[in-house]
Amino acid sequence: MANILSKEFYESKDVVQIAKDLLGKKLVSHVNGKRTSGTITETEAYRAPEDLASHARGNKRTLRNEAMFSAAGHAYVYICYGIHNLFNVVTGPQNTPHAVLIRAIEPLEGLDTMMYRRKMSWPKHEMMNGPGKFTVAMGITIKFDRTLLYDKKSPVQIWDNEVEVKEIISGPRVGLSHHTKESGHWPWRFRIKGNKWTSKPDVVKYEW
DNA sequence: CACCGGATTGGCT
DNA sequence: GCCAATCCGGTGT
Repeated sequence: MANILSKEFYESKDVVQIAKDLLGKKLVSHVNGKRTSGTITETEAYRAPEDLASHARGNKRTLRNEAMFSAAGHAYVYICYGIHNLFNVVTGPQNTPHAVLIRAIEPLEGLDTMMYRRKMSWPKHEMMNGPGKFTVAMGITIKFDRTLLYDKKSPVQIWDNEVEVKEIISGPRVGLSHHTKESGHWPWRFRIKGNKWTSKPDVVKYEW
């Protein structure tokens, strides 16, 4: 019998460890009467204030990133490039802006709904392999910014999942090429080794 | 109030 | 590989 991840899951460890622990967990959404779910296959940790790649670098606090300063177990959803809704899990104590970006999932339930939302006729890799793609498939938008993830009444939840994660690959986070500072190269992107449902294939140069 | 730019994607060369 | 799409918060005048 699977359980919803508890408040303690999100607040009891460091964000980098939680980014690894989230691999293999089940992300569930209930949107417009449709249930969809998938196994989390790829994450990235963002650890402000010292992490210059985070929106909350230097503890910069704005309307957009307010959720990151809220208590652990909330969602931080923001719009990237005006088009894409990117979904994060807030961790750490209140006012400590740590978050995990979910970058990809492997579909489990609601395949028809996810294919419809992604305008696809059959399930394929491209349906889910990116942070702005699986959010479309699961109906996750900025509307769900600041929602609680460990409440069974929430539209977005994360659950235990009978998936054994054997090996994790880490590497540099994606899309931070403009960051020349050290934090831009921290190996805080994590993937389930061998899983095809990730945003990029396993490439040697990404090995840490 | 104008301008800038991004934790991306998909279509076209 | 290149690059436009498309929005809105952040910043400075």
